[in-house]
Amino acid sequence: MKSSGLLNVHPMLFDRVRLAIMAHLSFASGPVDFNALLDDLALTKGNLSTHMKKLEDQGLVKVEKKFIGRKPRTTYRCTAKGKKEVRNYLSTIETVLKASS
Amino acid sequence: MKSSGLLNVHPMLFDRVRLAIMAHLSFASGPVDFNALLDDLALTKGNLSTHMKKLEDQGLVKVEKKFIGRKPRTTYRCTAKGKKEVRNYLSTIETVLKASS
DNA sequence: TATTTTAGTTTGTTTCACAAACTGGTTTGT
DNA sequence: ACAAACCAGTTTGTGAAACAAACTAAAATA
Repeated sequence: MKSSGLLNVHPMLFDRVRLAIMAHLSFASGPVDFNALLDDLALTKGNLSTHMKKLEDQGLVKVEKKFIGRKPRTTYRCTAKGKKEVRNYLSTIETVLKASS
Repeated sequence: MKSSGLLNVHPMLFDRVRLAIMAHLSFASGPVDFNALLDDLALTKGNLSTHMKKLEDQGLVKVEKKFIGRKPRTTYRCTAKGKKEVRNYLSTIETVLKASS
């Protein structure tokens, strides 16, 4: 039994904050605000900002920036790839760990 | 919905290598050799050694060192706490992510 | 006796999560 | 009108952590 399927899981998801972000985004039907995530996950702005950039760089998330009136607003969506990776994460973890209960 | 249950998951398990190690150990009925892990997980010795020490420090794993004939042998077992944390990991992930499929 | 092999540990480098400090602009107070 | 406080996020510096290379120590082998 060489090297379990864990190695095939997307590395970005092996961080609790990013996994929580992805869970949030794939749960939501529409786009989610930067500030909503900030509040729900209780992070600092800088921390959230850098995590989002990484997720974006990997194509797991898509960013949308626009102005609402005179205020800037940043929202995020989970991409199809993002959803795929989340599903893969879950199914891999299940098969690897359920054997070992 | 404030801060998901992900924050209650043991931090040690949020590393793919350590999760793979814990899966291995909780799957095995008996103790597992250092070298068996080394081979199965395709790690360097140093890397495995430090991971095992951390798991040991957290009480997730118990180390046993003895001599087989004149050769040293190090083996590891998953502790009860270790098994508990692995179960908690899996169930938390499931509830957090299954909602969001 | 010297050399190789086995078993693991220690050390140094690099990567990464995080928060403090910053940028750019808006609203409020006086 | 001008300043102070505030909002929305980004950039930067630091401390921790993953990793592999180098090392230690002893045993087998030639």
